[in-house]
Order: sequence, then C-alpha cells, then structure tokens
Amino acid sequence: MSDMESGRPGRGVRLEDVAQLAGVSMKTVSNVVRDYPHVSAKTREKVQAAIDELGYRPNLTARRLATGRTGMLALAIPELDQPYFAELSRHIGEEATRRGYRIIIEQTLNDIEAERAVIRDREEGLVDGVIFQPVRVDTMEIARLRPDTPVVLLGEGARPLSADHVMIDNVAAARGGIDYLLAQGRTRIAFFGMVRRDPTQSTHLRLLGYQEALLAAGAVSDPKLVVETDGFGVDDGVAALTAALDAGVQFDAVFCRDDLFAMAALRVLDRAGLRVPEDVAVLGWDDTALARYSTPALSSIAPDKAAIARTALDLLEDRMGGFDGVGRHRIVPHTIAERGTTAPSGR
Amino acid sequence: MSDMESGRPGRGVRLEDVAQLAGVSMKTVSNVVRDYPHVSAKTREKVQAAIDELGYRPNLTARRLATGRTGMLALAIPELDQPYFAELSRHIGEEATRRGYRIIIEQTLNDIEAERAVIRDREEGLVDGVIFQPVRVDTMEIARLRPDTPVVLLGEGARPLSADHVMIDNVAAARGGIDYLLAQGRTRIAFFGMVRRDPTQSTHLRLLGYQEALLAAGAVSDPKLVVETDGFGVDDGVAALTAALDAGVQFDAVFCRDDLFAMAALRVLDRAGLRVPEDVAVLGWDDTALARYSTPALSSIAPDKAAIARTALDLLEDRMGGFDGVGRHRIVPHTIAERGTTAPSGR
DNA sequence: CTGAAAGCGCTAACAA
DNA sequence: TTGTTAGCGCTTTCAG
Repeated sequence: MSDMESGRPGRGVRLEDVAQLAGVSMKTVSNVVRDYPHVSAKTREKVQAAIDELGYRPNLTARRLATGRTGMLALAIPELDQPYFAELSRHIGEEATRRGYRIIIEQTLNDIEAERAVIRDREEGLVDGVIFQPVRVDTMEIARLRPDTPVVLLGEGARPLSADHVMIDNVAAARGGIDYLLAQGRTRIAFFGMVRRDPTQSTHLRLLGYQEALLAAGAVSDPKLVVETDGFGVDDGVAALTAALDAGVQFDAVFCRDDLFAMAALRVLDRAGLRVPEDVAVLGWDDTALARYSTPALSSIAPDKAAIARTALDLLEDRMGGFDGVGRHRIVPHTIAERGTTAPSGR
Repeated sequence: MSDMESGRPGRGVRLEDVAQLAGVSMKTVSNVVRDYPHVSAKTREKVQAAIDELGYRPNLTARRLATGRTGMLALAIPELDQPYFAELSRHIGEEATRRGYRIIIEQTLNDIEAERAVIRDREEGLVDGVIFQPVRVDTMEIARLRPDTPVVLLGEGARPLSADHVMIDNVAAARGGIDYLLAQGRTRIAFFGMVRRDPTQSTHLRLLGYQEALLAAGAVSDPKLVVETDGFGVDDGVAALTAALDAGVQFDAVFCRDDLFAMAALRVLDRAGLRVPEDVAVLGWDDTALARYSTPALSSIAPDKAAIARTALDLLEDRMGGFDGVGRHRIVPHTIAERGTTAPSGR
C-alpha cells in the first residue's frame, strides 16, 4: 500500500535483482517466470511477490540468445495492401498468435532482389521460420539458395522439391468456375486477365482449367475470348476489355483472373450498357473485400484462406520441430462464393 | 576454387571462427562486419575473405543483446485486412524498411485486452518502439500504463499528454468534404454512418465537421439526415440507409463515415434506382482500394497515408533517440480524391 | 588501427 | 526442489 515507488519503470530490472530480493537463485526465479512445474508453492509466492514489487519482465532478446528460439515468424509477401494478401496476412497473423508466434512482415514489393534476400539470409537468426509467397524468383533459385531457416512457400510460383508448399488447385478451381457458369446457361465465356509477360504461374493454370472445362463440356472455345492485358492494374484491365468489346468480341460471361480484373469488368460492362448478370455474368477470383462490397456483389472463386494459414503453420512447425524430409505439397480447399454477378437473373 | 565444401550451411559459424581463420581478433572482424571506417584495407580484405569462405552471417539476436537495439518496430492495429489499415501498413512497412527497421504486426482485433497488452508490456525488449492505433482503450488508460518503450499513437481515439500522436484533422476534413458537395450544388446532404455506441472518436469529429460546414453555409441541417447504423459492417449500413429511404428521407448527397459505408450507399442507391452522381452524390472517407475500384469510382476524403507513416516514424525516432518531452501532436494533410460519385454530371 | 576481456540477461547442465 | 556455473554470439571500453 505504501508503494510510493510504483511508477518506477521496469527498465533495468533483471532476473538477478528479483533473485536477490526474493532470496533465491536466478534459476528459481527463471523457473517461476516460465511456469516450471516443480516449484514449491511458497517459493513461487515469494518470488512472485518480488517480481511484482520490482515490476520485473523478462528480456526477450536475452532469452532468445540463450534458447535459440525467437518465437517469431516472417511473412514475406509482395504487397500488404493488395486485398488478397491483406486478408491472407490477417489469417496468418491470427493463426500465428494462436500458436504463440509473432509475425514480422516482409514486403517484397514484387522486387526480385527483395525476394532473393528473403530466401538467402535476410531473416537469418531473426525468425524461427518463414512463410513466403514468391512471385519473381523461380523454383530452381529457391531450391539452390535454401536457407537454414525452415520455409514454407505459398502460391503457384515455385515448387522446389526441397521446400514445403501450400496452394489451392488452380486448375480444378478454374474448371469448377467454368462449369458453374456453364450450368447457368452461359455459352460464350471470356477469360479475362491473361497478363502479358506475367511472371507468375497462376494465370496459366487458371487459363488451363478454363480450357479444360470448355473442352470437356464441348462449349465454345474461341481464342478471341481470351482477353490479354498489359499489366495487373484495373486500368490495364479496363483498357483491354474495352478494346475487346469495341472489336466486336461477344460473350455472356467473364471469368476473371482475379477480383481486380473483375472490378475492371464491372466498370467496362457498366459503361457499355450491359447488365450484370442478365446480359453478362462475372466471376472473380480470391473472394476479397472488393467482391463482397461491390455493386452488384461479385461472385468469386474463394480459396480457403484460413486453411492456407493453418496448413502453412502446420508444415512450418514440423520443420521447426526438426522434420527434415522432402518438400511436401498441400492442396487446400476452395469454394465458389456465389453472389450477385452470377445469379441467373436479377438480384 | 577447390571449394568442395561450398554447400556447408552457415549455421554455427561465429565471429570467433572468422577471427581465427583470418588471424585477427574478434573486434577486428566485428569492425569489418559493421563497416567501421578505421580498418586498414588489407585487414578488411583478409577478414572479408574469411567471412566469405565460412559463409558467416552475424547473429542478430546476439547483436541485440549486446547493443540493446532490436531494429524492430511494432505496428499495433485493429485488423490487417481492413482496407484502410492494410494500406496504412503498407506505407509504414515501406517507410520502416527505408529507415532500416523491421515491422512486427500486432493485430488487436478490436479487443480491449489485446490493446492493453500492447501498451503494457507485450513488446517489452522486443522492439525499439511501437506505432499504435487504439480503438478501445481510452486516453487515461494509455497515459497511466505508459510503457518504457517509445510509442506513437495514430487516429483520434486517445491523446494523452505523455505520448506522441499523428492524425488528420477530422473536423476540417469533414468540413472540406461538405463544402465540396455544397459547391457542386447539393442541398440536402446526409451524414451516413453514425454508428451507435461507436467506441471511437472519429465519427463524432466527422459529424461535427459536417454540422459546422452546413451551419456556416446556411444549408439544410435536418436530424433525419444523420443516418445511424448498428455497426461498422456494410450490411449494417445497407439496412440503415434502406430504412431511411423507406422512411422518406430525401437527400441529394451522402457523406459517408468511411469507404465501407460508401459501398453500402452505392448498393442501396442502385437498388432504389437512384443514379450516382446524377441524383445523389456519394463521398467516402479513407480513399481505399474500394474507392478506386468501385463502379462508379468513389470520391473520397484521402488522408495522406504516406505522410502519416513518415510522421509517425519521425516522432518515434526522436523518442528512440532519447527525446523525452511532452507528447507532440501532428496533423497530417488530407485531400479529396475526386472520382465519379461526385462529378456534377455523368462520366 | 587492433587486441583482450568484461559484459548484455537469460537458460540449462550438472550438482547439491 | 534449488543453487552454481557456464555459456548463447556479439559489442565495447580500455589498453597497446
């Protein structure tokens, strides 16, 4: 009660200070701090009192040096503000917290050097493991530069035999999307977002699924229905799709590489006076906030982001626990989030 | 050249090993590693060769323990996947990288206990400073639980005298938004997104600016034009605005608390058959991806997020550098991103 | 300009 | 159950 000194900062209070005040050894204090089970009740109490009085808190850095564990994971992604990555990060952050890890974010900003730094050593000794979605570096490079830190890869970009990997089945998901559109009676389905010089593998896989499904259904497969763009931006998409429309390309559904292109499609169709979904259905990919909040609300291929997070952490914890087998590849489920842009008729 | 062993992992290579191989002391190696200027060229060369041969990389944790600096900053925000925070995080991440810091993300998920943990000690000894946007804890609590780690606060939630603070002038920004709408000839402007039991201060400030501007302009100020909602979700918004419309409330512009509510407004207006911006103008707040990608593209109050990041880091670096004055409050600029939803007439 | 040695604060064998 | 004592790997006075 006469704790006049209560405002004293904890700075500088060490384990040893606590030990001294409590009249025990450092080891005992350490045991109490870490909830080591074999400590007598009275000792624990005494120590706890000293801890409280001094306002002691363990120095995480020192603990790390002593244990070798950092309790941190790095999440290396292109851009934090791209809706898909923002949502993925949220899930990974939550899952990590649940398991007692902290997340340090590494934005590669689509820069190949930044990606190389990630696989090389940027995180050396700083984190226990890294979750990495590469977009520029290729499989071989990742395999070669294998770091000492456990890594799990996300996305379709690279799949070296040496690293674990989590993704959804892009081909199957695309096929499912097309089948879904076909089942609604759409006959001329465009593939929108074939980005020229796309460094990623994703687009190709999605296009592949698109073609497979069309072929399997004996539906129209016309090269003109594959709309190429000059980049990943909405503007690129708007320009490309507008050009296609102007060139007289006809379609009653647009299967988009991702939600961003779907936003572009919505804008172009609106300008062209085409109604969605009555005249043209639109299906996005990633099921981001963009899809949920647009008008009309966008239907979208929905990767199970929580499952991606969970699986990635599972694999990583195996590795951190010493598992040293060959790279494992996990396919995570996806669904189709059905919303207004694909409803057979108005909302 | 006969480096048969080149695949050997760097794991376990210590400063001492390098020193031994190079035939110098640890101190010298340390100097080379850290680019200490006063090292003779030949020594440096010799040491560098040893470093390369051994594949040595400094152990960050050990360095930290020795220096006391972690080189890391914590960014504590409610949710990483809320567009505004995702974008803010991107900027802060970039700025931090530029200055040589890494960012660890702490999602508070709007949980008051998580926020308390942040200001208390969750990051003790783990980071050099924290950037924190509180939404639940109040000013006094933050002031009381002042941690030993430098903190800069973001947002309007709390402004204790003891901590630095960065925000945009919400009242002025709201006033500016209303003036802008007024200048376009709008006469009945609704305020949309007066969230019931909103724990944050932002909404009130924005409403205040709205009222001030209306009053100053001698424009219509009708309590019915303030649309209350039950929560922050788009669904809450849709329900509330639909109800207002059904109740016969008339307006020719909607000033939204944030972009999410603007998305809700767009949806409701579309359903009601009202054209945007011809019949009703819509102005959002935050200038997120939602605004840029919607159709029509949303005009929005745009806080200068890069400036927020820069300013926050500036203040934090001052504190980390030893500055110990009273809390400083920085106002960062904002603009109005003019897009389709407020254009006087169609696109 | 370089070397020797004492920490940074904590954990973990090994004893007691 | 608790104490003693080395480290963990790096930085940093203080000499030389």
